[in-house]
Amino acid sequence: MKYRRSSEMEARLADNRDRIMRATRALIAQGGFHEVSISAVAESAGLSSGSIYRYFPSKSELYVQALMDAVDHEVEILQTIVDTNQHATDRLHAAIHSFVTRALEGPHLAYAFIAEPIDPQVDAGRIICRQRFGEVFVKLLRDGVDRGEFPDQDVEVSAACLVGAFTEALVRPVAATEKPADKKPLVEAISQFCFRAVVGVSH
Amino acid sequence: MKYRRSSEMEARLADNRDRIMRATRALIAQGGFHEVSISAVAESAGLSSGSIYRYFPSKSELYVQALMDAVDHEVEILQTIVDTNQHATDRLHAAIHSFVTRALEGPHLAYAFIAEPIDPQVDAGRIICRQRFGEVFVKLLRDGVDRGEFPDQDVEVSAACLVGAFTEALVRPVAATEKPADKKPLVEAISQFCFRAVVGVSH
Amino acid sequence: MKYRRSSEMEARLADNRDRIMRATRALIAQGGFHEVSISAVAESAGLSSGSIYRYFPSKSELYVQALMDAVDHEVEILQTIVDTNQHATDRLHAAIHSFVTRALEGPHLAYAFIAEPIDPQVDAGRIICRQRFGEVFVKLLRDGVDRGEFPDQDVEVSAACLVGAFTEALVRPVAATEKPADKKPLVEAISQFCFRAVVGVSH
Amino acid sequence: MKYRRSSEMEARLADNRDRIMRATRALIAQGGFHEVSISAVAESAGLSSGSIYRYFPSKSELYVQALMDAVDHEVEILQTIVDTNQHATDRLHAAIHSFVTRALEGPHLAYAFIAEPIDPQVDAGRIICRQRFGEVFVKLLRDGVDRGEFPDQDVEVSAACLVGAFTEALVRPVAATEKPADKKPLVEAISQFCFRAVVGVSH
DNA sequence: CATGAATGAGAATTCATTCAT
DNA sequence: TATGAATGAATTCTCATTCAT
Repeated sequence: MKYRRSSEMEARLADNRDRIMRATRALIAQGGFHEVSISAVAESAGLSSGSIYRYFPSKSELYVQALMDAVDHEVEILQTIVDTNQHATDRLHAAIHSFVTRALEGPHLAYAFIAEPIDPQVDAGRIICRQRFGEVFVKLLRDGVDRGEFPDQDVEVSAACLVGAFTEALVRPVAATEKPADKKPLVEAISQFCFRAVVGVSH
Repeated sequence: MKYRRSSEMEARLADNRDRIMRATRALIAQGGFHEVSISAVAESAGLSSGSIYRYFPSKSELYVQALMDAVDHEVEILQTIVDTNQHATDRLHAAIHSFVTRALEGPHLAYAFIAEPIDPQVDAGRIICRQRFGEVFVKLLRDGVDRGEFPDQDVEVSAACLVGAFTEALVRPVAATEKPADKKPLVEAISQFCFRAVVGVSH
Repeated sequence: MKYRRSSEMEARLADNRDRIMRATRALIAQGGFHEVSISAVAESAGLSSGSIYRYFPSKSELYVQALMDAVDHEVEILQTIVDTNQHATDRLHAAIHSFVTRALEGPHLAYAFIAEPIDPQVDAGRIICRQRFGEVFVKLLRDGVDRGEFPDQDVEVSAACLVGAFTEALVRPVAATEKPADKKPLVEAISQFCFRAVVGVSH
Repeated sequence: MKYRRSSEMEARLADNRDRIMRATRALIAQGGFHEVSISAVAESAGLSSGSIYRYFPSKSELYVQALMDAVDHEVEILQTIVDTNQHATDRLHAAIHSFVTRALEGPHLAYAFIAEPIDPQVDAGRIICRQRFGEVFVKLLRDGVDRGEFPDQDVEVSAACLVGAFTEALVRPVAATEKPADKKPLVEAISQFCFRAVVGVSH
């Protein structure tokens, strides 16, 4: 007679997986991929290293999942903005602002998805992440071009460049030892740049 | 009691250092940071691994130096373009084209300087590299704004975003398994994006 | 205070133990000792890994028991042959044929009992297994020598050598990647060899 | 200017490789494959674990090499016996005696080459080892059959069975806790068995 | 100065065994 | 009694760095 898995246990399982993910994200945010050793994750999650493997088949998979989850969340937020009924220019402005502002909060994590190839599996995950981000903007750009709000352009490349330019918002704070007290001017300047790049005129 | 180094010996030392640098750059260009093991560099440079340490105190330092050198070279090329007497718009266009085109040739190498944190020391080197690239564009942008060719903007941030957008030209080919047969359209689209971002209108 | 075990419960216990044994044998037969992980056995038996430990104190014990059971079965078959009233030569021939043919069916399983030391406990079990096989042949050989059908010989050693020679029938197919289409010639040649070794002339 | 590798250093290198091999053989002889962990080998050889990898690319390769070396040595000895001008029967007798006697000295080591599959690479090595032993006897048997000294038989299978029967000489002492004071009767009995198996009559 | 053998601290992964539920 | 999540020791292999020759 099999014992029914109590909902309590299910909760613990889900909780553990969650703790592992959170620990992974936290470590990436702290110091990048290098901080993410299985034992570091385990300790940070309050589990043994062996237990990590009950939830993730390999370190690569864990890393990819962490990226995916983070990206999913960001993409969802962008999607919400893009799916409104406003003018394309306004949506673009809002999306850029949101992305850049949020990215500045956890620069390492968002940054991780453009990093140097580490592993074929991780790489494959990264390509997918980039595509997801790209797709949101591609859709918005195409919409704007169709409505005549944006000049004609290769929307795929533009979307990629947007993401590329955004990363600067991530890379700079990551690199800079001093943290800027006020991020608003930076956000604003980046937004202006991107807006101009797409629309051809300032907002 | 110090003996005066013979110029012959100095030449050999300089030659060895050069060979190590070239080997390092070549390895980064081939396969990224992962290919750069001390022994691989040593073999490629025709020296022993122990000898590397006579010229560089650590692997990090070697890596940073290699990036610096590569960046110096690129910056020099950009500088030449920026220092001409043409219109700022033309110089901008030329600089963008040059940068993107060259980056596409050795994606790994140019890419390496924005890659994920590997090591605090390497990171510090990367900041400097980014600044150098940035400075060239800052100068050009300021010039353009002063002449009234470009709209007013935070030239520091714009320069950084340019570099960030360029990155996409590097990251995409590195990530993508299939190599695009013709890079011209990609270069052109990126150039358009960047030009618009700075100037506010298409070229 | 001990409660008397209901016969129903006893039946279930016996059933579980049996299922575990069968699963273990099946796994050994499939891929050798390497396939026998507690969790693999548990899954194959439809139980949890923890439950295995209610029936067997350790993996070694389980493995030994599985070998014992398998050997018991084979020994029983040989015993039946040996206990008939035929000439010793005929019984020898039949026993050899039976042993080799059966061994070729499940080479991994029969093979396991001569395999490399894995564990002192398993090793001890193996000694017993070998002795059991040996005893059947010892009895037959002694009988044949007594009747004057076989030449005088150290029957203990001869029995051991027989088993040793048989193992070749097991080891070869296990080692060889290509499976022989027709096993009959092999069985026949092995039988001839063994028969000659005991009887001194061909059958 | 490259420094010439001193013959002293060459000697040390060869010595190290040798020490590793000896340590490996000793460990196999002591307790089988299981005792052969890289760290155990390293410690036993008086080196660091990392150093093992300067001489052997992997544990499998090390193990295979150890087997090969041991087998080569044994095969050479057998070859010498087989290549003499005596009668096939005499050579057979001598070869059997030699093999069995020597095997009894280091039962685990010689035994290791028939062990259960551990690893495809090791397995491949084992097949080759078995073939080498087999070939020596095949040659001798064929010679004997051609001369009419031995009855007609499948020499390939007979050779394999011989080796199989020999292994018993290894397995028994390995298994038995008590070491027989006098090995001569055992050697003699095994020889008799094998001789009869091939020749059809006692020696 | 140059060499490259040696070091040894990690890192990822596996799995028998335990024990709270 | 049955479960299976959790443990954690053990193992193989890598590579920056050192140092005797």
